Amino acid sequence: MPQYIVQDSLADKVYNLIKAQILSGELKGGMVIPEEHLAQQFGVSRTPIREAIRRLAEYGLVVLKPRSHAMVYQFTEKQAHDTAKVRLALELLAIELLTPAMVTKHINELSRLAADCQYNLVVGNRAELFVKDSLFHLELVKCTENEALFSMYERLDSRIQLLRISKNFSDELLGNIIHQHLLIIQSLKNNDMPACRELMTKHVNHQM
Amino acid sequence: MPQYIVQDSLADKVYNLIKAQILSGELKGGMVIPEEHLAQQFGVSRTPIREAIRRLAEYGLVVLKPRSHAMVYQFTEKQAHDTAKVRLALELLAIELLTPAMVTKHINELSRLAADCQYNLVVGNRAELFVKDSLFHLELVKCTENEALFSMYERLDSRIQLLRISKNFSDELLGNIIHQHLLIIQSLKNNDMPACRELMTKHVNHQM
DNA sequence: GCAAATTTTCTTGTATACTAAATATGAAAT
DNA sequence: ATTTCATATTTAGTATACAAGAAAATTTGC
Repeated sequence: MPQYIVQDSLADKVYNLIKAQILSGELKGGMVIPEEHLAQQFGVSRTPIREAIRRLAEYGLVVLKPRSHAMVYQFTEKQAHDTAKVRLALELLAIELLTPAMVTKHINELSRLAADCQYNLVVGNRAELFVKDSLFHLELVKCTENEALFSMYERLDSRIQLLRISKNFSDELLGNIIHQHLLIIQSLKNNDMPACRELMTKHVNHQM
Repeated sequence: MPQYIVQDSLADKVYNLIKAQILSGELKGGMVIPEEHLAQQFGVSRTPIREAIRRLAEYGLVVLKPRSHAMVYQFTEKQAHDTAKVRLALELLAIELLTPAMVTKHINELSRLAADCQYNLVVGNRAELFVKDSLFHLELVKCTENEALFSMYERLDSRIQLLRISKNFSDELLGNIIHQHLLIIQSLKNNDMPACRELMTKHVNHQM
């Protein structure tokens, strides 16, 4: 039974391109993005653009005003705070669901991602650092093999990424945050779940 | 400043119609739904149908197979269980975030919805009972005024609704579940949050 | 000069037509 | 009869055209 490799549709590609532009700050919060404009920029028709924008809206990166226009999402302080609350709840659920076997299976990947974060901190590549940071947390959630949780977290993750770039963390704070990944990994290795919960709580709250 | 009343687009209407068909069981899990078929059924073109199906997929009620077809989502036992875990985590977060003032503000609406559930149980209208049950929990989450949490929970709610109709609860169990709403309300009135947490945990776990 | 109303322009919402991929059908070979 | 290959058919993906609503520009009245 051959495993067909389905190539991305234009809508998929465009979705990723626009998302990248938003998360890189090229498209800033509050900016209006007309479909035709994007269509010309990417050399495609409005149809795949519309689909991509709709999807971005579902992921909370874009806000739609019916019959009017699409706008890049802009956090208020409260919404940022609220998002962090949900994030913490989901990550704590993940920790609760983790078994030692799950940890063993994914610990190498987690360590690799944590190391990538530190590397990118050292070389000063924040964009890449944030990507790896997201991947670290996504991996942690993925460990639980709870699809419903993962897809929920994936959703939040888009917004968390948006949040990170708008926060302008100091190097020092960022160093602290990234270091906490190592502590979290250590607590997982020790199967010390109370410590892990506490570390994660600190970790998320530091970013609020 | 006038508050414009924007009427639903065809895509919105179709989205609601298809969603209703899925949640009523008219469209059963595993069924393939070709766009053209729905377009003819609703007397519109494929464009708004496509948008609606995409959205249903984002809400987890439909699964898309790229370049092939859309299918009504079908729970496995594990996925149902996993979903309940996430649900509980979000509802417990809601309870944690609730302040007495928030409770006071919404307690009447909560009571009304709980009563509606009981009424529909007595008259044997399960479809309506499930609608009110969902609304009860959505209202509870809405109390927290945490938009991020609410939109996450709203997402899960679609699937919880799908789950409920596939579960075929006994009248007795259902009576129990619905009665627990009253206990939850009472614990909120008493501002007894530990009790509320415990009741909610039982409430959700009874439905797994 | 300013405010309200009207017109114009721009943008989204929807239908339709076309393309290309996936599935179903049927014929040929074993 | 069964498998394999070629063909046909169906269906999703995309482009384009047009309709309708919202925003912007202009005109009109004071």
